[in-house]
Amino acid sequence: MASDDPRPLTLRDVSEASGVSEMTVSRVLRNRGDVSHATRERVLEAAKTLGYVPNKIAGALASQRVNLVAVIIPSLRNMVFPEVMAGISGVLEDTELQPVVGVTDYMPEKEERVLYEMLSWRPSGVIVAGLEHTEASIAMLKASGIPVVEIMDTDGKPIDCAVGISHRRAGREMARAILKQGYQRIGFMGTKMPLDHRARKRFEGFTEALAKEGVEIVTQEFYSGGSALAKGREMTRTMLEREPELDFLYYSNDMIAAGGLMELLDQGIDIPGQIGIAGFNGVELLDGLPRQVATMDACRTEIGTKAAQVIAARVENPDAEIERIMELTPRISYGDTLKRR
Amino acid sequence: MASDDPRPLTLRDVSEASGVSEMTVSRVLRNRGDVSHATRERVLEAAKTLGYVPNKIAGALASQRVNLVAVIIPSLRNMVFPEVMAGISGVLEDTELQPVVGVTDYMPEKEERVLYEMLSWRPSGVIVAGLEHTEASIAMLKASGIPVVEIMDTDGKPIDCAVGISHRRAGREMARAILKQGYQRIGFMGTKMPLDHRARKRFEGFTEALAKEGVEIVTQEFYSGGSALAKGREMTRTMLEREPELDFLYYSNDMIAAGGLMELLDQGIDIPGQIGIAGFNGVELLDGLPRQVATMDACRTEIGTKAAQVIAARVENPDAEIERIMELTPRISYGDTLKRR
DNA sequence: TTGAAAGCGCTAACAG
DNA sequence: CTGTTAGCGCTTTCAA
Repeated sequence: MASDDPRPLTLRDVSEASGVSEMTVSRVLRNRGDVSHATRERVLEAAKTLGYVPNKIAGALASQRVNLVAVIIPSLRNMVFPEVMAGISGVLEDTELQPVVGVTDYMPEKEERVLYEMLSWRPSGVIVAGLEHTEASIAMLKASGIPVVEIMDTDGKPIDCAVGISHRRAGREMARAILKQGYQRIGFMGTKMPLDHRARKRFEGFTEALAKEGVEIVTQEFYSGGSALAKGREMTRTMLEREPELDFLYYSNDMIAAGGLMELLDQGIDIPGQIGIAGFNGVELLDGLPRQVATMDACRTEIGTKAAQVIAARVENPDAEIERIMELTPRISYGDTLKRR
Repeated sequence: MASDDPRPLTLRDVSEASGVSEMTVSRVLRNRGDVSHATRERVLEAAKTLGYVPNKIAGALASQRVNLVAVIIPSLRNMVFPEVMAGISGVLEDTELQPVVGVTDYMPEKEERVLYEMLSWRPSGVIVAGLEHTEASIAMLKASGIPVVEIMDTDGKPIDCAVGISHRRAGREMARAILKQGYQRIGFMGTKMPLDHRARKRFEGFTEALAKEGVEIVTQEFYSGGSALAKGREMTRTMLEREPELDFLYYSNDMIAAGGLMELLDQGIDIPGQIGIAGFNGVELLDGLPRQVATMDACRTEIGTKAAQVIAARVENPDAEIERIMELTPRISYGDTLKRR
């Protein structure tokens, strides 16, 4: 609370205070059409002293334009998504568009609800993580008639268009890199994946590429919830007790890989001589660790940037041709934990 | 893109498809007022098959109610804020209200812009980080006539009400705890603080409490940007080269403290015997480190929860009495790096 | 360069 | 229980 006047200011108030028609006030406030310098100043003055804040609800209804872009992601706690957001915001800041975030917690039904909620504000575009959605979600997106960019993943069929990396390929490439260094007895650790399709696809690609060389994962371990660092530690300990012969540990994300690194160092294990490790994501956060953990860049910021550019371009020119799948190329960073000397 | 029909569906379409008046359709879709079971079913059926998504823009304009809560925070990359968000979302999910996030990047002018932008959607309430705002921002918030909760900090005068902790007191308490363990030659590391008022207040409280015991910080170091872990490491190294006699390092956040820990361990320094360390925030993330770093809980989730509850309560009952300042109590966690045995 | 009229799609308020 | 009427605050369109 604050002001005693319960009624927010309207264009009419500014109109009356400045002695200029509502229409002209509207023009001034939106920088549209020609308005004489004098009138312009008078309006601006009045708006400022009154403290007028335009009502976008009314504006949007009248103009049938809403400069919002719905961005729907699984979580904000996973460092990946704030970085994607940063990419998106960076681009949209130079346009009229504004991102609005919705979080799904990796739950398809929640995604559906959030989507419904956001679409009911009639945004100019949608950026949504992943290619897997409920039927209803897909139907809504199709019916919305606005540009839809599915991000992060390109292994599948986009509703409209997609910007991301192939996680299957990422898994395969990591597998090849590991084998190439001569590692053979490989363990895998990751999240419980029923709903994290990208982690699942990486895993599939990984095992597939191993299989091609006649190698099978020796053992695996999954977690959910808790501190990723601590979980990485625990799982690593458990796994090594069970399978002391392991010579490589592949982690589905960098945080658990960091935990694993801690555990291995504690145990005095030679990295990468006795055991090599690798994670996924390329999070900058890990830079200060005792070893630079091998990882693979997920192109997070770039995905955000590209997705936002696509939306902005389509809003500008709805009839432009569209590229259905934009696949970026993640790079392996070998760090100090994958290269056997 | 998707559908060929450029015109989104309206209530009228559902009305026609179901043979029920727009008004009744509206009632069904909002679960308001009594509608016979039969009509209800017919409407729902029609809405579903058509794939109707209500237009909240129009709804909000007509009803003069917007179930949005603007949440304005400095950054999403600082783990603290996603956790606050989680607290907020948790509470708002049980209400009609929905959080909408705006990010300021710690810049007052950007905060002003974001605020203006968000207020123009006429939200039902505002949750904004910090007590320091531009004059214009304060004026806007006061004039908005909606509940405003300033979060994270209670050292100052809230516009409407505040939920947070006293960072000054937090700094003081950490100083006392450190002195009590017999540490005397203390170094400080943190972000460059011109715009991070909470870090600044902690620092002030810290030095103040030291001063009261006749102790002064031996040396200090500030950083900005980059990987916090790596920066913590670097600064620690630099600082120890400069002042080898230090016996305690106080870091303004847990990530740089973790980096410092890495460096100290690397150097084979006895923690907490030779040098003790402490950070701030209580981020769960650190659980798997080789030592549990001493820290102080910033009550992040709780702040989010409480702030959302306040907004929800005020939206329910605008005339309820308000508690201006809700100060939570952070607890020191000693971990393994502050207790001298 | 300015103004007047007519809605945007929905809901409050009131009748029936 | 259902329908009718009259806007919400702004912008589009057209006229002056």
